[in-house]
Amino acid sequence: MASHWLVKSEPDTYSYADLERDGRTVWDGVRNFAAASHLKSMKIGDQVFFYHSQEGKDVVAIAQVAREAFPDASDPTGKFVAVELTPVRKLAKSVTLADMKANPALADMAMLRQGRLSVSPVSAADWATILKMAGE
DNA sequence: GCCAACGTTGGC
DNA sequence: GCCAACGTTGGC
Repeated sequence: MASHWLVKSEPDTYSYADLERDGRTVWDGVRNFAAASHLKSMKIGDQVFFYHSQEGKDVVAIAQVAREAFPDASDPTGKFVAVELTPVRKLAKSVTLADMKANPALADMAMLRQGRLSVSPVSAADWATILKMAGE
């Protein structure tokens, strides 16, 4: 059974437009155990909301897991892992953090409860709610 | 194994 | 640019 996730990226560093341009990217640099354990749980084909932090602060698109967790080559300690993502599509309209906070149905979302978590799980219900908010 | 200090992230 | 939240590190 496929799961859903949300990843954050600062668009100045790596935006969804960059992912579309590249076609595929290694999602590395995660240095947080909670986030890393979520990366390890990702399966090929799982869909992932792509959230822009700092600039925009909104969910802009959907990506997909193309390669499951493998050692993060950029991590000298070898403790952390990376996955590979491919773009799926942009949302009809982005869903802002303010919109998500304002929706009581999303109050239990991991990313809202723990703002700094850079990779978090999204329940099937929350996934559907956010898609609806995006006009899909 | 606990806890204080420190660093980083991200919203405002 | 500031500040709060939280995870990690290191000393004891």
